[in-house]
Amino acid sequence: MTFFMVPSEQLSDNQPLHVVISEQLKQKIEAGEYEPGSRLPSEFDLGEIFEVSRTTIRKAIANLTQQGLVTTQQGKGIFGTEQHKISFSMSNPLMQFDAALQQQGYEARVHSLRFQPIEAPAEVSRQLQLTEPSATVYWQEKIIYAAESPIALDIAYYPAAIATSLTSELQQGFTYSTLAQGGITLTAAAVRLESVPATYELSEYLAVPLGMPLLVFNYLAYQGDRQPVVCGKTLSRSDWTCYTAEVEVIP
Amino acid sequence: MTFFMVPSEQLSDNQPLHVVISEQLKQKIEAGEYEPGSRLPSEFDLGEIFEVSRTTIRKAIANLTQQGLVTTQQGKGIFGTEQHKISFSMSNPLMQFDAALQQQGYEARVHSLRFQPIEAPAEVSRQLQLTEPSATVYWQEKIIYAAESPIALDIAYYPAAIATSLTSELQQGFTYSTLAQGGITLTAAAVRLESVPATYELSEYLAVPLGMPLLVFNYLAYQGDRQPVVCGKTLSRSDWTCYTAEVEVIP
DNA sequence: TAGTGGTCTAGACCACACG
DNA sequence: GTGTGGTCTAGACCACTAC
Repeated sequence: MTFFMVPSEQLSDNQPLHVVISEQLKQKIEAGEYEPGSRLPSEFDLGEIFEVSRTTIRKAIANLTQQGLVTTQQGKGIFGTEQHKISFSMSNPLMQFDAALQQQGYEARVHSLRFQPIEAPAEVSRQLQLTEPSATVYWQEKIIYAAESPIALDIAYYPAAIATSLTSELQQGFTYSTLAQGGITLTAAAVRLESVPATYELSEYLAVPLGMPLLVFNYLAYQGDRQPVVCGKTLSRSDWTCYTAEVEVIP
Repeated sequence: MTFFMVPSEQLSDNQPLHVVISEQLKQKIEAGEYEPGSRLPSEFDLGEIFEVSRTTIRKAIANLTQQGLVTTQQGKGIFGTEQHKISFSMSNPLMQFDAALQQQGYEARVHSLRFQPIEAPAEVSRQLQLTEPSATVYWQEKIIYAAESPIALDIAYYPAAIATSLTSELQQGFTYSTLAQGGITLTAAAVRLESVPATYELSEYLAVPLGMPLLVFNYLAYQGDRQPVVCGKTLSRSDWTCYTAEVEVIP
């Protein structure tokens, strides 16, 4: 169907075979010779095409997987990855995940993993400005789906007073909507964005390969005059999400 | 020196050997049994300890590398990763990389890779609001170092008028400082934060393993009344950098 | 049943670091 | 030279998917 140039690459000298092969495949993918979602030749066939062992082909495919260019499915094959990108405004932190998703044409859904009281970890206690050292907070973990794909894991901590008055609601819906319906209006938030590679646990929750980049949106939201309402983090698949902001530059 | 539990893990049934091994090593690393920066046993020794082949050990180490827990150095060994984290405020976009670095105790330095006129790519032309379809812009790429480690690659595009008046300066220093010294005061910016896995090219520039998460800070900065001055992106090592913001929630 | 990717082995050779 | 990680091979068996 298509030709593969086996030797004769410009800078491929001194490069390991698996790099030469993965870079050649990458070119083909980016040139559109493999449509997103379509199947590449099998590992066995690639081994014959490039005249190398299956081990080397597997290393080349691993390189592509790590770069987010292909995904593998046991028993089925190797497939080019399909691209999505949902943008969230930082001006309305995490809070309007649902609105942002719907606005961009995705069906939004949440799945609650846990919602339970625990003794506040030190860092949470500090952020929520709890006076008692070992006060109780509510610990929530939930997965956010868009179009039936898991795209984010949200971990949040609520002061007991807020959580108990909204127990059933918080377990079902999105944070912002639920708080608003409960009469709590957020006024400000301190946020921090970073990125981490997926651990095994996270890679299973979010259906991504080990090590795939995740965006971490750390937030601490306030109501009224700097009264903490919730803190936590949203870990989202970086292939699905980005965050936008308009900033005024202060000299 | 330390014991390794070979079989007998709670949930390790049905898990591949390389996962069991990498998770055990991960526990030891996170428990502090291997100090950051210290050397782990060699692949050969680990193979004897866990009684598996070197291939399986190498896969386990690859798992840890992808999670940013260890780094390998040919001829030397396997080392626990040392942690850094420099935070940048989104309120003063990229512009004060140097100030932020110095404030946090790092020596900042830039290395210019290129600074040359090119025909504006379509996306750049749109962002900079160029009237001519194929106007000339200046294309700059530079690497930002902190404490002698490369931590970010910045790719920027300047309108010709601005670039020509600051040619020599822009090649040497940080964007924000240079523009300010040239009498250009930034007033606002539109930014977008995302994350991507490192390609081969990027992994060489930034001295990270293939696939490591990079933070991408896309920016479009204005002076005066919405007059575009520069657009581009800063790709930074996610193990060194994070972005912070204070946001007011608009109902 | 056939084809696919996932795991694992035993062994070879190379490139690099260090004493 | 010795020890380290990096590359590569040939071959085996398993788990999953599809027909």
